[in-house]
Amino acid sequence: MTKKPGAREDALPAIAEVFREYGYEGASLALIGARTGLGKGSLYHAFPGGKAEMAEAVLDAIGAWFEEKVYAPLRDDPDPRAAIRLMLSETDAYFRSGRRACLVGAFALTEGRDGFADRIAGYFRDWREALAQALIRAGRPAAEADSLAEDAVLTIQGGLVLARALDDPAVFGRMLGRLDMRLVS
Amino acid sequence: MTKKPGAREDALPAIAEVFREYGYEGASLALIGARTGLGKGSLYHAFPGGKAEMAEAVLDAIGAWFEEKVYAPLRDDPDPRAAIRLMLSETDAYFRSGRRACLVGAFALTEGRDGFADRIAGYFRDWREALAQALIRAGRPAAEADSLAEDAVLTIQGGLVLARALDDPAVFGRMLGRLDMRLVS
DNA sequence: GCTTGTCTGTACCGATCGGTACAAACAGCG
DNA sequence: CGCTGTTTGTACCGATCGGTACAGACAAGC
Repeated sequence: MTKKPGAREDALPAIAEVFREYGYEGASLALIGARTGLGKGSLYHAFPGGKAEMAEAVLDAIGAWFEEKVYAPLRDDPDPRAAIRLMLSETDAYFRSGRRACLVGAFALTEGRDGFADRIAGYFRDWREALAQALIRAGRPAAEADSLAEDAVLTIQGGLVLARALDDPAVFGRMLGRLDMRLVS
Repeated sequence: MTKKPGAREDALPAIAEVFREYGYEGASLALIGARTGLGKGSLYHAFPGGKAEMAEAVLDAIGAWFEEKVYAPLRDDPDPRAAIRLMLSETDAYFRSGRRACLVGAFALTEGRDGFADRIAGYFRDWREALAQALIRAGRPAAEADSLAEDAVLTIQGGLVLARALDDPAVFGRMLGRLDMRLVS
């Protein structure tokens, strides 16, 4: 009885990248196998549920990363303005200054079915609410904070779409600059 | 020698809807056939280039629609503020107040290859530039107009993503309201 | 050494993919 | 009516899809 090491966790980043680039439908098992270096045997051993389970695991990992690195500071950091600045810089780093697509956004646009919808909605809802909380703690009125938070989350998504559509990562950087002015003036 | 009627044009809206909902990869010919009511024979007669030609035709049709209904007024309407308001209302109607996804945005996130990239980039570039021109004509400084226009285009895309992700069309309406304030204060 | 259970490569499955071939059905024109 | 060319349904193609079966390779415990 050998233990199962983090083979699953090791493969996740590569799998995520394939989903990111090709979307759920476009990410074939052949592609995933090639990028992870894993054969079908290993893949289905680590993810018995197949492609759907891989997507769920990837979405969970992304959600956990943002929860830890972004949402938690927004909620708990004693300096809310610093937490918002951290959010902007972590976002810039995570999306490689606009060169990387947002998997959650891509899934949101195409998929309708599956249990993915809940995770996707949760990801954005958590972000919006954590940011609104930080804005309130920074002294903004509640209504303004809600509006500002929703605008920020949606603006980041739009920045990713436009940067990729125009094939111009600078769009993403300019958008973050404007967000910084709006959020922590 | 019977003439070829607008069979191609007739089928385009239905095809566009399939691409919108399922993405390029997810839109199978079986699905397209079912939604258009056309068999493979008719489909390949109207679009000899197959799925790729269908996608190109759909993108061209969308581009032409926005050019006529939105970009041209932004550039030419003697009242630029009215043209911007028209843009917002046409956008709201076109995307069914957030219930409809943006095909161009969806393609932008997944595809990298193909000749689609040019059309996709052109669609957003034209929008951004036409809006910037209207803002300048409305009295904004050039730099501010460019920044505002890019922000507006990207915000609309983000609004579509978030509205769909949260399954809450109201997000789209709130976003348009904020845009109205920013653009035509 | 052998056993036991975890891994993994390979062959294979039915279904479906996008695309082609082609023969009927059809409309206009004489 | 034939004739001509367009439009369509249907059968079919090889390739690939996601997924399964399973026999070996492997590591740990005895």
